Amino acid sequence: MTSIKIATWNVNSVKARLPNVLAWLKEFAPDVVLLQETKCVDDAFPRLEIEDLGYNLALHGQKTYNGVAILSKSPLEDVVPGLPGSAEDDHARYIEATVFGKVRVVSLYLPNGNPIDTPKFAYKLSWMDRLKVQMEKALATDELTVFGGDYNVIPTDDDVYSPQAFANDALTQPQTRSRFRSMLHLGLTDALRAFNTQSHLYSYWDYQAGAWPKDNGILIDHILLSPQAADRLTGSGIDKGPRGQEKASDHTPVWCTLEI
DNA sequence: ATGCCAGGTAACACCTGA
Repeated sequence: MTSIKIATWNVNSVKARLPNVLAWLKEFAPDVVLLQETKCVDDAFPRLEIEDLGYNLALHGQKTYNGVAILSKSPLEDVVPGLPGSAEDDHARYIEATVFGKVRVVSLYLPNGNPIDTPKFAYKLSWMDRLKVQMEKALATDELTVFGGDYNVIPTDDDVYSPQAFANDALTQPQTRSRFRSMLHLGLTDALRAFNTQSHLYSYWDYQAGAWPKDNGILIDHILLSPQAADRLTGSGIDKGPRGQEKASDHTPVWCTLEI
C-alpha cells in the first residue's frame, strides 16, 4: 500500500504565484496537485521550475482567465481537457487524468455566477448540471475518482463568516446549493468533512477589508470522492499556511490522503 | 452594498473575481 496526498489550490495566476507555489510544493510535498485559475496559455506555464521538483504536468490553460492543471509525481495518463456537454463553452475550467496508474483525478474551476440576475448565473447552473453528468459517468465505472477544485459553492451557512453578507450571492443560492447536494447524493464523499466536522472552516479570504486577519472567510474549495476512493481515504484538511504568506493567493489548499 | 485588493491586458483605464 502507498499513501498519496492530493491537494487542490486556486492559485490566482500561476505566474504571479510561482515563488509561493514552489515553496509550498517543497514544504507540503503533495503527490498530486489540482490547480485552478492558472491564467496563462500552456506555452507560458512555468513548466521547467515545477518539473524540477519532480512533477509531471497536464495543462488546460487560456489567456487571462480560468485555466486548470494537474501536477503529479507519477506519470499522467489518459489526459482529457474540457468539460463535455456544450460546444460553445470555451472556458478552460476542467481537466482530468489518471495518476499512479489507478486514480482518476479532476481539476475543476466552477463558474462564479455573479451577479445572479445575469446570464453568468445561468451559465454556472448549467455548468453544474454538466459536471453532475460527468460524475454520474465516473460513478458508473468502478474507478477511484477524485473531483477536486474551486466549486464556487458555499455549501451551508456554517461555511461562511456572514451568511447575511452572501445572501444574494451566487455561491449561496438555493439553486447552487441544491445542485451541490445532488452531487453528494450521487454517492460522492466530501473528503474534508469526512475528518473535519466543525463549522467555519474556510479556504478563501478576500484580499479586501482585512478579511484574512479577521478570519472573514468562506469554504468554496472542495474534494469529492467516488465510493472506491472514499474507501481509501485516511485524512484531510486545509493548509492555511500559504494564505498567510507574502503575495498570497486569496485561496489556500485543501488536501486529502488516500491509501492506494 | 460596492469594488476598499489583486492580476491581466493593454496603455497610463478597464475587466474579472467571490
